[in-house]
Order: sequence, then structure tokens, then C-alpha cells
Amino acid sequence: MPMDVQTPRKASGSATGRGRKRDRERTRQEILDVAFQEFAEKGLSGTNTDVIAARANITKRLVFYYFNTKEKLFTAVLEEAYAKMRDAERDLRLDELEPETAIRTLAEFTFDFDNDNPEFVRLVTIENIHRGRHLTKSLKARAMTRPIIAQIERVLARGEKAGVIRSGIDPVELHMTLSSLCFFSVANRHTFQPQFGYDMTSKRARRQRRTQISDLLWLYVRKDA
Amino acid sequence: MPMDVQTPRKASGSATGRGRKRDRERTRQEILDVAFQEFAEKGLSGTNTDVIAARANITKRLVFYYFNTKEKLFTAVLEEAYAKMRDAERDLRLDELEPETAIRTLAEFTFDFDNDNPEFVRLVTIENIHRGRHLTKSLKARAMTRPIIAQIERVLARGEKAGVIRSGIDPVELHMTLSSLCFFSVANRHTFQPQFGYDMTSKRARRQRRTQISDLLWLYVRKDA
DNA sequence: TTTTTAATTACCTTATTGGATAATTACTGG
DNA sequence: CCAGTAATTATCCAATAAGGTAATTAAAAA
Repeated sequence: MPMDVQTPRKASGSATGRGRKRDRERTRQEILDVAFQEFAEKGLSGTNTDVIAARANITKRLVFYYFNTKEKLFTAVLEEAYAKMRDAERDLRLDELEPETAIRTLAEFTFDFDNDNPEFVRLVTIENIHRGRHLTKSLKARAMTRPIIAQIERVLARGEKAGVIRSGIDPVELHMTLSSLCFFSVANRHTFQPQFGYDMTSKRARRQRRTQISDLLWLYVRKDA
Repeated sequence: MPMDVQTPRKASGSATGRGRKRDRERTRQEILDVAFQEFAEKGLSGTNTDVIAARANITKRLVFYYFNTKEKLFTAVLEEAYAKMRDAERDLRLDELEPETAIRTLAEFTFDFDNDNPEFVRLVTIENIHRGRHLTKSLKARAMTRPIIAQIERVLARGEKAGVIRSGIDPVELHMTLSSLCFFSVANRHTFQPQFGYDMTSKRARRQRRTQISDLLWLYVRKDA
């Protein structure tokens, strides 16, 4: 059921009345923003390019003018979304924290990010349904993950040296464990809730889960007494 | 790109030549089986009912004759898939195992189930993209989960009494933690691999992850020395 | 056998939707 | 201020696909 398709840009905010200033970057970005929402909401085949155009107050032709195909638009949306997350990760500055705090900060950050950005989680989920074929093709993917893995590596090394973290932990494995726990709490809430009566969106459940995951992650890496 | 749509049932296996015996249950089941594969592969909007019909060697009309709408067919597929998993869970017989073995068996079972049934994982993922609206409507969902939660509860109680498991563990929370870890390793492998260079499908990685999860789960519930 | 019921098919209809063609018009550099 | 470039629109199209109508035929009941 497509929503009502408005005519392009009549009274659009800052515009001059009929048609606004031509601005390549702005138009491109508006398409990306709307497409992000639409793809996250409806998936790849579920998304209608007409609707994207309408919501961005432009003609459909423009969408293809800038992105050529629906798939390429999806790829661009995906890349931008990942880039935002990796940027946020980079600002974490785990190196300045003592090991336990660093691990817990990482856990809480990841949990908060996923919970605050369910559209991002949905987008990643959708990309997995498509077997990651867009991300694989794009392949700036690998480079982007290096910083976070490197940060984790350094925390583990410091903690080991300080005698508070056990040895032999694979930073990628750690990251996967953490991602699993955080991602699931957002991605699978809709099937989990009706089955187990556990509403993961409530403030209380969310805080509890956040603590739980932080504890679990620390338990996983810390050196036993 | 729909695959070539064959004409209905000409040389179909056990048939008599032109058209086979009319069998309500068999036809229904064949539709369900094909639909399961198609939905798991292509999602709800990505699936074409023409293709389902062709692969089941029947006319499209029959699909609607038995299931009325595509959505209802999807719901039926989903219900059957869940039922199968819950059945397998029921056969676990955790009550006959000592606490640590029971926890590890549960962990390994869940891991194996998800890894052996990626189509199931995909189907659940797709249902989450649709915000669980089919499962919610069906609502035999809740009843089906009771057995596994009850089993976990009993294991925890026994372990507590025996002094090997700590108190205060919520069985649903435990189940969620385990599901997260296992589900992610299948559901998100396609975005994880190109980003982190970690191939979760290899025999070695799979065995390692399985052990890892079992250890982590036990670490999570066991009573500290 | 005949009648009835229900499984099955052939064919149709209408809405949707990626993407294409071609004209237009707003900026920009000279 | 004018010409060229590039952003933008209006319009079209062919393929797809969910679901419907009505006839047909296999099996069960009588």
C-alpha cells in the first residue's frame, strides 16, 4: 500500500515558491535520507522508488539520475549507515580508560547504538537477507572495521599486562559476542516478545539488559581470581 | 527475475501420466514446503506466488484456494517452522542430565539447530522485519515456548540446590542470551564476514564458536568458587 | 451408475513499478 | 547577457504479480 504520492516540491520549506535552488549535494543527500528510512522500513523489494521520490519532493527520474538503479541506491544507503557507526566507534577513546571501564564502555556503547538506531539494525538485517551482496561489492567495508578491532586489541593487551584480563582472547570473537547480544535485543524483539512475553522496549528491561551484557562481557574477559 | 514457470504437473513422479491423484493434504503440504523455501530465500514481498505454484506443479489458483492470501500462507509457513523447532526442543530431555551437562547440551543444541537450519533463521529474521505481525496474530506462539522455559527453570533450580549454579537467573534472560549468540552466527554472517574476515561457515570456525558459546553460557550461570 | 462435492485448471483483470525518452529550465563561466 | 552544461520535470512503457471468474473433472456418496 504506497502512501499518497505528492506532486514534487511546491511549498518546500526554504524554497522560493515554485522549485527551489538547484543543489546537487543537497538533493543527493535528501534522496539518501529518505531512502534510508524507506529501505529500513520496507526492505529492498518492498521499497518503491516512486515513494522515495515523492517523499524527497522530486521526480522519480532524479533518483535514477543520481543512483542509476535501486540496488545501487541501497548500496549507497548501506555504506553511509555503516560509516556513521564506525565514526561513532572511533570517538570512543577506549585507550584513555582503564581495562574494565573500557570493556564496559564498549559494551554499553554498542548496546546503546543498536537500541537507539533500530533503523540501522533493520538495514543490516535486510542486507543479510540479501546475503551481503551489496556490502561485499562495495568493499570499503573491511577498512572501516580496522579501527574498532585495533582499539579492542589494545585494551586486551593493556588488561593482560595489568593482570586483570586473561590471555588468548580473539578481539574479533569478542566483538562478535558483543554484537550478537546487542543486535539481537533489537533485531529479534518482534518475535521474541510474543513468544516469551518479554518486552525489550521498556525502559526497565532495556536498562537491565544493558547491565547484563556489560557484566557478561566483563565476566568473559576478566582474569579469574 | 522469476525463474521459468513450468506448466503444471505433467511428468510428476508418482502420477498416472496426466494429473495425479487428488489429495488435499498432500497438495497443501507441498505448497507449504515450497513456500517455506521461497519465503526464506526471497522474503515476503520478494516471493512470487506464481513461482510457488510452478515449483509445486500446480496452478496459482490452488495456492489461494488453500491459503487465501500470500500473507496467510506466510503465517502458515512460519507456524510450521516454529512448531518443528519447539518439537526438537522438547526432545532434549534436560531433566535427565546433571546441571552443567544440561546447560552445555542446551547451548550446543541451540547452536546446532540454528546452524543446521539457516532457512529457519532467515524466516524468523524476515518475520522480524515485518515487526512480527504474523506471529502476533497467530498467537499459539506463547504456548509453544512454555516447555523450553520450564525445562530451563528446572535445570536452574536443580543446579542451585546442588550448589553449582548461582541464584537469581531469569530463565527467559538466559534463553535470550543463548539465542542471541547462536542466531547471530547464522543471521549476520553475510555482513560480518566481509567486514571482519571471519568466515563463520568453515568447519573450524563453527566448532570453535560452538565451544565458545557453551563455555560462555556456563560461565554465566555457574556459581563462583 | 448417477449425483454431488470438492480439487483443479484455464484465463482474465487491474494495480504496481523499475527504468527509459525527451523536453525543459536553472545556474555558471565567458 | 548569452551559451553551454547540468539539474529537473513530464510522460511513457513493458513486465510483473496478487487475486478473481468460471468452467472442468476426479473422487466420494447415494
